[in-house]
Amino acid sequence: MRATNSNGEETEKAIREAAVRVIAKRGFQAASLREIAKEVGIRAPSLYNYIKSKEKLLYDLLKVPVSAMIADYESLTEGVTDPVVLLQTYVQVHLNFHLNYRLEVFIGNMELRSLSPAHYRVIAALREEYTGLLNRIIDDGVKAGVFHAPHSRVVTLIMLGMLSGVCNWYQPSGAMSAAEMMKLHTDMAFRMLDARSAVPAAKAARKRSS
Amino acid sequence: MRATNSNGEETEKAIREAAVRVIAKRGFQAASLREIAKEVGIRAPSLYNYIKSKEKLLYDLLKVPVSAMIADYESLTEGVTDPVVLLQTYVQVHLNFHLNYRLEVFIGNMELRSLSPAHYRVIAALREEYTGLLNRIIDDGVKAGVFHAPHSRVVTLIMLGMLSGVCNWYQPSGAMSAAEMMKLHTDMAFRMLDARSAVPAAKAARKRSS
Amino acid sequence: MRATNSNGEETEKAIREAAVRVIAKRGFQAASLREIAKEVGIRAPSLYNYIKSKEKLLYDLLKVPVSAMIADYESLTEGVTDPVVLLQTYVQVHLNFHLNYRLEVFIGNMELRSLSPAHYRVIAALREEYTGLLNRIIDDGVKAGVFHAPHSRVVTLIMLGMLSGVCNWYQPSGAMSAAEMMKLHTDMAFRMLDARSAVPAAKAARKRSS
Amino acid sequence: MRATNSNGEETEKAIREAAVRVIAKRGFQAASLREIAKEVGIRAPSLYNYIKSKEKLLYDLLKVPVSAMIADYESLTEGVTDPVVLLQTYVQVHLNFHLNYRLEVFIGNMELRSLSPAHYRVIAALREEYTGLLNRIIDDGVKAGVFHAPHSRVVTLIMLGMLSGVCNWYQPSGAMSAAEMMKLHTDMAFRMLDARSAVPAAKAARKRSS
DNA sequence: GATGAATGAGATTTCATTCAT
DNA sequence: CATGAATGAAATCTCATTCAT
Repeated sequence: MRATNSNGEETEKAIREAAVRVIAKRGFQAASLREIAKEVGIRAPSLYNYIKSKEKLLYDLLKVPVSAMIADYESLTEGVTDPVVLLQTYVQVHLNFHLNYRLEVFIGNMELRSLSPAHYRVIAALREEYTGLLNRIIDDGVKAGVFHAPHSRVVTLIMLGMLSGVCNWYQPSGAMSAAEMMKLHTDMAFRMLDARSAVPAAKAARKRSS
Repeated sequence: MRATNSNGEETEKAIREAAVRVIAKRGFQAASLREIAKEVGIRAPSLYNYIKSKEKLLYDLLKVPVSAMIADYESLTEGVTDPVVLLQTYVQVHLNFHLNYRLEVFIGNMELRSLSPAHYRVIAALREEYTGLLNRIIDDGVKAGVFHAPHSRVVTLIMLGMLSGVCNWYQPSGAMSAAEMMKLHTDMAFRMLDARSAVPAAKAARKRSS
Repeated sequence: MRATNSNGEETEKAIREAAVRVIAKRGFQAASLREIAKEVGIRAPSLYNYIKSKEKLLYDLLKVPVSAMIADYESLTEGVTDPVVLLQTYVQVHLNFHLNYRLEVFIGNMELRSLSPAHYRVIAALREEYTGLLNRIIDDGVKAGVFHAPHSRVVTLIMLGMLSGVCNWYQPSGAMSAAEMMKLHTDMAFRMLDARSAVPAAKAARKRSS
Repeated sequence: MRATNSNGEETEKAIREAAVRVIAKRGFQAASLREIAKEVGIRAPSLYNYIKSKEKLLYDLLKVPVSAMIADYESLTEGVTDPVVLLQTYVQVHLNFHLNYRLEVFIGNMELRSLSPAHYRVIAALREEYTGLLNRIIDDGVKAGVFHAPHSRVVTLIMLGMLSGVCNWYQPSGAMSAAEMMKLHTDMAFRMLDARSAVPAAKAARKRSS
């Protein structure tokens, strides 16, 4: 039952998609509103019917992926306590976003500095929260004896580096499927924690069938 | 032993250092020559006694670290064929640069797109060469049975992500020393290749004492 | 019937007129967009709502007069073959522009070198075409025995020099009327071709009354 | 008996020649001291050992040709009163300079506006003096009945246009020799004054042999 | 006599943004 | 909702010129 104003909504979506493409290609500072508008098929001043400012547009773009990853992870792990399953889920959520929203994530890693101080604090806090989720998984796993990692905070950061690099080079048209990518990254995560015996695939299967 | 307080070589070095700082802080596009000049203590037009253009300055800055990493690795591994030692050396060189030239490396990962097409090709080729070095190490190790990795190309890229993330967050003033960082990353690399029995430290020691 | 006092077309015309004045006064390189904008009553960046670049502005300014002179001459001489009438028409068209569009023509003679290579080729070709028109008139007149000139190409160039100098010094407020100027230049042209008996005025009158 | 300081004199001459070339090619404003210095083989600041300023350099360059033309004409016509011979001499001097010092003259016609007001007045006065010489020749010839021209002032300017255009297109490598150019321009000048019976060549020969 | 270093002035141009229509 | 017109701010870069060496 969409009314005639669906046009406006479509335009708003088109603007965000164009903004992601252009900012990913040029960087936030070098991305001009004119170019974004051109991709949408309107003139630059018309953007202001949809956005408040260029910086606010960036803020909105950056807020979505990290918020969504946190939400996805939390909804998928409600009541779950097994560190092995939690890690597997974390990687799954992370990879899902880094493959399917590659450019959004890419921007999120690059353009934090272009935010206003106030907006920066919000996004940085969300990212820290997201990092903390993995840190806790690792801590719990180490305590439980299934993971082996000294300096869990640093290992968390290193693992996030490992899990995030994909947004710099992945091409959906490449040789490896998304499923394979997810499997490979999951294996690497468990290897980094020396969690061989965890047999994550089996556990995950068990959980799903329950 | 010039009497004046303006020395061309010193100024040139100061410009490069200031450029690295400012570009790392703001991004290349947002880094203004005025700000760089101000950090050096001169006026913006004076920069042109030392640089040909802003883009050429970036090119020069980006060329150094990747070239140096390649050169360091190659000089350290002359005649070496053991994949375990080679990997250890690679990680050592990589971390050395990512810790000691953190900002330079950071820029190198971010600002490729700001290069002119011709300069981009040069840097991209160097980076591909550097990636290829790790890829070959892994291939050889897999063939020799000491490493276990399917899809060595993808594992190479994932591992480089793991090894490079450090330039996003490392602070020399942090709790962990550079030596510890190097050790930890080396361990992680070997774990990712499931090379437990490699005992790299021992092997490296053996080589050095030969 | 717009209510605002800013009308795009008027502004565009004002810009071109101001540009002609300022460029004629200072030369293209020394003419700053700021000064042109000031004459129009806007700020320099606003010029870019109307022009693509300073060089393109010059190109547009230079293209008009020579194109118009060619078009005028051709439309006035359709079907005419008498060299005497043709020459008279050529001088008439030429003087008309050199008196009424003195500054435009002046710029056209001075600033060819400030064009980009591609634009230079276009204008140079038009000017050569315009020169060729006079050359052909002289050639035909010599063949017909009414003009006497050795080396018609060189005489063509010398005559164009004679006919064009006026844009360097003519002032509409001067003692001599435009009609007198035209008559004088026509006489001089016929004298240069030793075409005394041609009685051009009579011939022209005859043609018009036909 | 040139001493070792001939080097300095040579440099000064080289600077003037380079300046003429570069200014003729680019226009005064667009001609940079750097480019002039480069043609000489020195750096731009070294020019200031030879010139006072860029504008003064232009002034010196512009003063030479018109002064020399006046001087040449006056020394060649001392005691001469025959308007036919005087005109012939004027054209000869004029063409001599316009062919042999083509670029200098070209600059002189173009760059008056780039002079400071004070310098402009000096050069403009010289040019007016030079124009006056021709004007007087024509006046005297008309009075004597050998020339026929109404409005001698305007005819003077038109004739100077005719005689000067050559510096816009003449190439020494062209098909026509300097002597032929001079003859052709002389003929055109006499034709413009309807001075057929003047038989200038004969008169000139007579004068020389006297 | 020559120059490396420096600079103030100023050029063209891009950009995010505003506002009246 | 869209945009033509306008603009202040600011960017990179060139230039003539000065000065100490």
